[in-house]
Amino acid sequence: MRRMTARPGNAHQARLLTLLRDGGPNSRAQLGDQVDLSRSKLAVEVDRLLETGLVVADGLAASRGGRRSHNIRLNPGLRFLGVDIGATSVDVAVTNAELETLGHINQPMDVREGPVAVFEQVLAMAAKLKASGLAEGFDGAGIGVPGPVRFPEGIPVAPPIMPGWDGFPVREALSQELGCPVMVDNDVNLMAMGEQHAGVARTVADFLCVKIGTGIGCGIVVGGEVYRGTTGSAGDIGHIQAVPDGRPCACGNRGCLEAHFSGAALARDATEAAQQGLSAELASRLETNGGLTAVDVAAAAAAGDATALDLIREGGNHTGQVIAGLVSFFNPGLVVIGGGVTGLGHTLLAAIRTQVYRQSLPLATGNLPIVLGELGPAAGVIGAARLISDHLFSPA
Amino acid sequence: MRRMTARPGNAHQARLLTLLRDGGPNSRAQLGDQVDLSRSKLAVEVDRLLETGLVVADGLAASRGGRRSHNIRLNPGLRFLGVDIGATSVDVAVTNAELETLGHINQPMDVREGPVAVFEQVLAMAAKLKASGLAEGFDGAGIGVPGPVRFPEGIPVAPPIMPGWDGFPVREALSQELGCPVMVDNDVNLMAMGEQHAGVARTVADFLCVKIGTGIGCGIVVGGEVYRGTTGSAGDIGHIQAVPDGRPCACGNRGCLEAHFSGAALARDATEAAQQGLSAELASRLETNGGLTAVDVAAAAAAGDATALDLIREGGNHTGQVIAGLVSFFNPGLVVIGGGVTGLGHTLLAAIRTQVYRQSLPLATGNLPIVLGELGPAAGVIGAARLISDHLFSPA
DNA sequence: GTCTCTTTGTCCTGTGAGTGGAAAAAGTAG
DNA sequence: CTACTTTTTCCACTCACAGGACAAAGAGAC
Repeated sequence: MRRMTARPGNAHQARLLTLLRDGGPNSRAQLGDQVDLSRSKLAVEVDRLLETGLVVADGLAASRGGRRSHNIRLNPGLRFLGVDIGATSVDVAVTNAELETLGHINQPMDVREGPVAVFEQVLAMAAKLKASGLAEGFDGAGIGVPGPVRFPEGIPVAPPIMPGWDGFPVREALSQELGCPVMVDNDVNLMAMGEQHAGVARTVADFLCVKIGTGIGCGIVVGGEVYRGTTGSAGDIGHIQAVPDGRPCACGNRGCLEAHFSGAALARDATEAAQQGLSAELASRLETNGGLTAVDVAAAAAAGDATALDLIREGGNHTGQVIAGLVSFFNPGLVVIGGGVTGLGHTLLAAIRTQVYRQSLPLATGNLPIVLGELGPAAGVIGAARLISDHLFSPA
Repeated sequence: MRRMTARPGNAHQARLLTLLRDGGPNSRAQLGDQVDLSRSKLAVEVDRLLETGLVVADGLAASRGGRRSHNIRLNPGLRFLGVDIGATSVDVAVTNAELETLGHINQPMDVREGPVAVFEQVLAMAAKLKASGLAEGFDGAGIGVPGPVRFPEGIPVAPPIMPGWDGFPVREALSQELGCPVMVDNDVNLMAMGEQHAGVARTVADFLCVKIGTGIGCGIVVGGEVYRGTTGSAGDIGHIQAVPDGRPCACGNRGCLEAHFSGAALARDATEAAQQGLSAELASRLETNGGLTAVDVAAAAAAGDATALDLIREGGNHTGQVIAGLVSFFNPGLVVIGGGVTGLGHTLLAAIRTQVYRQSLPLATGNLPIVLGELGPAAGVIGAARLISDHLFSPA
């Protein structure tokens, strides 16, 4: 199939496309119920969309008591690529235009190997997905990277954990390689968009999405739109001070949240505890694997290990402390906790909740759910697909 | 003059009104340069605005090298009332439709006396401004109150320092009394709007406006619009923990920012210091006035009193600490410091700057001005006028 | 099966908003 | 006084759109 290059010609068409994306196949009549257009106008716009090939006819719909209507749907051949580059692994997924995941693969990888090496791997993974028959090509791709991004240009700026990526024209380069439009954003923002599109945040306009992975970040959604800040570094909460005169952090300060709780910090603390003989469980895992990660801590905690539980609880307290401040400031309608460390699950969540509900004022917390993300590792790639579809489904 | 009741009939008219508000009198041709409308269309919309009386002809403009054009301006008889209710005083001002302050009075008053008593005083002050010939009536009023507000209805919700105001229909009641449309908002949000309209934040889309008065609050502006949060309590940073296990706060927690630094806390600390004989300057002021306020501390600091300077510096450190966290989170393009305590001036500002620049990451602080508000006590009332004009100048 | 009613889809015309050219009006510069 | 600008008004033409009329297609009653 020839790749689609068309874009909606006006706001009406854009609206119809998003309705079809979020609501699946629809009859013309059903579409008419959802938009405020005359039948004639609607027919014209739908015809134009059919001409572009973005949308295709799809048989007859069930009768609603009279003549059956012809269904309309987004071209089922459209394919979006969602890429979520984490600090230590990459997720790549293919979706259709309705953002349903058709295939998803994950591979370990160190982002510090630099953009060239990483892209090579990403392209190989994309090729693998293609080879398995899920796609013949891509109509657009969304890329998440673990650091701040100058959004309009799709270029990482001063990313602390991605040496060698600073200023690299990710959008430009991948657009060349993939031969399709590309949008780049911070991985945390994409997770937020994912949870908003298909997860727990579907109905909330203002919410926070805290991602605890190798580092800690926070996606901010205001009025349904991701807020990125003046220089694209909004949500960078890992270096907020959680403990006065606390642990030294890579950033040069002391007591940063990230220095006290994150995938990396947790691994370090667990190793230390194991070496000091505080936990037999952790020590045995250390010996078996030759090293500990957050996953080991999660497993130990699940097995009832007191030391592991303590580590999680303490980290949750620090995180909750910081989130409490953000809740007072931002007054969100929902807080989503996600990221690789969600395996820590309810122990972590309970600690965070305790802190937030205790420290923030009732007006802000009164009706504030604090929940785990619903999509797990899929959130990032779904958000990435959503990012590029938002771009392509907006008037040129 | 009969009060205006008209509203713009469409977005074009609304746009023209704001251009005239922010740019003063303009010729049709100049307006045409700023909006994307054909001459004919522009003429039609201008004529309609003239019909409503919101806009009047205003003689001939200077020639730009050809025929002189007829000037158009907002009706010079329009009057807005800006009311800023603080914890301990009230500001009331009259502006014209271009939001120029025509008269401004301030009176001490305790907000805890309740809405009825306060409104009596506000109405008296408004009457005084009328009596001095500045206005024959008001076309709209903006009201700022020191606590969270359910914005659409204009009703305070659970305001900590305003017992008796919870649920009081401020908008409704004042609209009745004044006989004009009224909008109500948090005083901090209005200060932010004031600085945005006529102060230091004119060109910035995303900024924070920290008001240090009897309490501490923060106005949040996202994309040029005030962000109020899910329940209207966004920016309530006074109860963010600044000192672990610090001073007990009225809210029931310990170590809240407001417990360590605010007008009230400063007065208390200064009194304590004076009584302990730490500062002759403060002690003498205590004796003279029978009590100390933030103003006394400011004066003592200006006179070089070391204890006063220390108090300010320490407070600034705590405030800066909290702001540093907000800067990391929000990545604003500007931070404005304002409120009654601005008399503390550059000592305070220096302490805040030091903390923020040290604690937040360079990407967020690199190009981040932290400045004092430009409008002082006028910010609130100008913001209030701006609030109601935004409301009245938007399509009905 | 047949008849009637409902829903959907298409066609078509009237309307009204808006564009842009042309010319008139009002100045400036020399 | 003349030539050139800028502003404003006027007007005819275009074009998008709404909404009625009608045809197509099915459901349900009898």
